Amino acid sequence: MNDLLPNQSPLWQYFEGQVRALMGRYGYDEIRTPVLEQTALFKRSIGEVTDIVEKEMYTFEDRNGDSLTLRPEGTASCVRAAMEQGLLHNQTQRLWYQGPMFRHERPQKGRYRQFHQVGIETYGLEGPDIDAEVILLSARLWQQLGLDKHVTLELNSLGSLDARAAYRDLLVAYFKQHMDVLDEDSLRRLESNPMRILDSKNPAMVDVIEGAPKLMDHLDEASRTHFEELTAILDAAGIDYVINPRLVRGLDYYSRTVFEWTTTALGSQGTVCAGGRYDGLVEQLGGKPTPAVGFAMGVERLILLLETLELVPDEARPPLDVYVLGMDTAATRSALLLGEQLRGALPELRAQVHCGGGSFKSQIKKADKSGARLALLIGEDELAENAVTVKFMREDREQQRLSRETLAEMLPALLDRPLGQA
RNA sequence: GUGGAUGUAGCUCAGUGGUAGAGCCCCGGAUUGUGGUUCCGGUGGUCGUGGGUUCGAUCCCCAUCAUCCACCCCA
Repeated sequence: MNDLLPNQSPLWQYFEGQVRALMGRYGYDEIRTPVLEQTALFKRSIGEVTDIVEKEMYTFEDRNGDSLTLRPEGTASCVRAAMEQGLLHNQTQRLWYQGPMFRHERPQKGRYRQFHQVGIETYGLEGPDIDAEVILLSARLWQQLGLDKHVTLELNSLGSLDARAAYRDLLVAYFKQHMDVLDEDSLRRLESNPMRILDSKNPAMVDVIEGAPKLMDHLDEASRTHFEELTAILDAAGIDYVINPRLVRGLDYYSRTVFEWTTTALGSQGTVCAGGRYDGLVEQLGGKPTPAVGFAMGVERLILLLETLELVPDEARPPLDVYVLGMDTAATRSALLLGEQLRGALPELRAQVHCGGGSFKSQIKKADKSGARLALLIGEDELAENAVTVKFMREDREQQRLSRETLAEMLPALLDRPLGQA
């Protein structure tokens, strides 16, 4: 698994902060569901024959003999919780979530066994307007993060569940006439998920795939107009997209709109956000028929992308304002008190007090390493005068000795930034 | 799940069948209370883990785990 170390966490906090603010701006509310669920929930929602359920879940028996699973994705839990808690009773919902997911795959860059997703789920809205909204929301996030020039939106429609099933049969019939050309993977998929054959990268199969019936030609009328309205809204909003008739998605519950945001900057794990409509899932899990749309994005991948493209703003890693140090034991005690006094007076001040002793010189080295803009020095003289020496660590400027009483009011000017209510 | 590569100090990496090194980092010093340069010195490693071959293995063999790349899958 993957540790998140101190030098990484500011970046995560930056990303999470952007997400949280964005969700608020669209009126989405956060939901937090458990990491553990009954195994059956995922089998019923994701699909028995998907890769996730067949070989990627962390499943075990608890002390009661119940089969539990670490969630491999967020949608199933979200639907379960919404149903159980009555959130779907004659009302619409716009929800978002965030947290770790678990899949037992072979790890590689951008793919981890414990990874994090941010997702949104909307319920009770069946029109293409909400499909458009979730896409617009994601597009705004890319724009806020500076990623908009680096991701591509791919769109497709799978049609209604009935149309999709009918098309699937058509496809199986077609490929069965060309079994000699299909590779091993595709033969397997013929049974498990025939639509994924369309996605194959095997050059030997290009012609067969090219000749296969097109999903778009077999959409039901309602799905067709739904899709047309969605693309019309995206056009009007100036969102670029590519219609990818081979975009299928791996989970069984999708219907109609599916989409994926991809990047070419991350190697083979290029999908950064993906989702779509899953109108049948709530009913399938025992609820009243409820239309639903959602997506999930991979936090590790997005953060990797921000780092690769050097899009992390400096504000994501704010440095210390001051490093307070005392020459000896008495001065250190005084430095701790000064730190408390300043934090009390200036809520936004970022101050670290030196602990652990050491020579004066080494303490100043620490002040330098800490990245603080100012060092506040307390030695015998300062102690005697009830003063503090302010040393400028990042600019060529004479140090000055100030009284402890006036220090708090002087600091905003010395640092050239407001520090909250004094 | 398949194929391949890697795993030696906190980091980046050398290295040898006879119980290991460099650079960076860290710590200390270059006289009295001042960093970012330089110089000197120092701390630090069960050589991923478990077996095996051998008088003896970090180096050879097997297994296992982890990471990375591709496939697969997906976020």
